[in-house]
Amino acid sequence: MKISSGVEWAAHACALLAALPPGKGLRAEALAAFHDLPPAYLAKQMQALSKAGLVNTNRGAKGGYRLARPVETISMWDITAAIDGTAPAFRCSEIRQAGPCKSAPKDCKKACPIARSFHHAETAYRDALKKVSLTMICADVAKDYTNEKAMRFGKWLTQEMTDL
Amino acid sequence: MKISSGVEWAAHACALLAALPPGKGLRAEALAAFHDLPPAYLAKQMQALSKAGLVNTNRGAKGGYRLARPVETISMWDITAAIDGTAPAFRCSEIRQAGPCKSAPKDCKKACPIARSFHHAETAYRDALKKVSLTMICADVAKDYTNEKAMRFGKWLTQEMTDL
DNA sequence: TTTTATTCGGATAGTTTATATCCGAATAAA
DNA sequence: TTTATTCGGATATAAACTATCCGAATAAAA
Repeated sequence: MKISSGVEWAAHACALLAALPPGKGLRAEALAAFHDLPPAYLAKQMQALSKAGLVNTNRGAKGGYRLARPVETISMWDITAAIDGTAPAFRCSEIRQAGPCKSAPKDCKKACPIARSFHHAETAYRDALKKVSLTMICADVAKDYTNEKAMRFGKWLTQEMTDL
Repeated sequence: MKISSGVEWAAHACALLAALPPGKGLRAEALAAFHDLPPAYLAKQMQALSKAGLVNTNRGAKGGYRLARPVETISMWDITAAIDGTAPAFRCSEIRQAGPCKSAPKDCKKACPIARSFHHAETAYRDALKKVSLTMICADVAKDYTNEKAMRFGKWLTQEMTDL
């Protein structure tokens, strides 16, 4: 089981967008350059975020991305769902309906106990992610920033951000 | 993110072994036949379970598998860990250490907030699986068995099980 | 001792998913 | 009209998962 690195990158990109002043945006290329990521691939993730309604975009000259909703309403689960989708990680293949002692389809309306266990665990996983908003992420990041680093970050941001 | 079907099959195989009377076992081929699974591939999963100490095996004629520990001490997490491993699904690639505002390695001893969120969610996931034992799975399966089906199952079992 | 039946472990091949890039079309500002 | 940008699809590459096969080890039975 592995979470795609696209999710990780999208989360970092959103955290970066969360630091923007209102009315400002960042180009896909700037977003990628900030963490030295492959521009074309991050662009794909940004498109997924856009499709999911987490970010807004402007095309053309002076275009770019910005968060579509207030920072506190965007959770880690929102980002995960936008990139990886919402399909459960555990897919029951109903093997109880095969073999010499198979169950009839009509007796399989309820998920089997094994599938239920995993679905229950996944719900716990998702609920934990839903409780973490971008606001908390940003607060935690800022807490570890030195003064010098905050300065460098601010300088980069004002240099790269565009009016939207 | 996807859980390999090997985990699902191993869980079903363990549930089947849990139904055996003490001192009895099932051959890999019988285990596969019960759910109509590819024998060679399930055999691989059984080897993993054996390596993890969840099942004991006997080679040679009249060989087979049996649970290595009391049913109530084997959890869904034990099985998942045996097949899929214990590596976290979220692997932080430390992109905060790259790019124009990168952090120095000495400032990255603590995991970044994004990685921490996912690790926390994964812990919730694992804890949920640890709480589900094979005993519970078997009880739930038995609850949905009709009398006729229990008979057929018993017949198959006595026919296939071997002395260990 | 030989035969037979079984698991074990490694090698390997096919399939699917994830990672990554590229390019033309659409869009909007200059 | 030019320029800069995102969008969407096509495509290529890499990794993980699914699946099979075979020889070696093992142990019971003949």
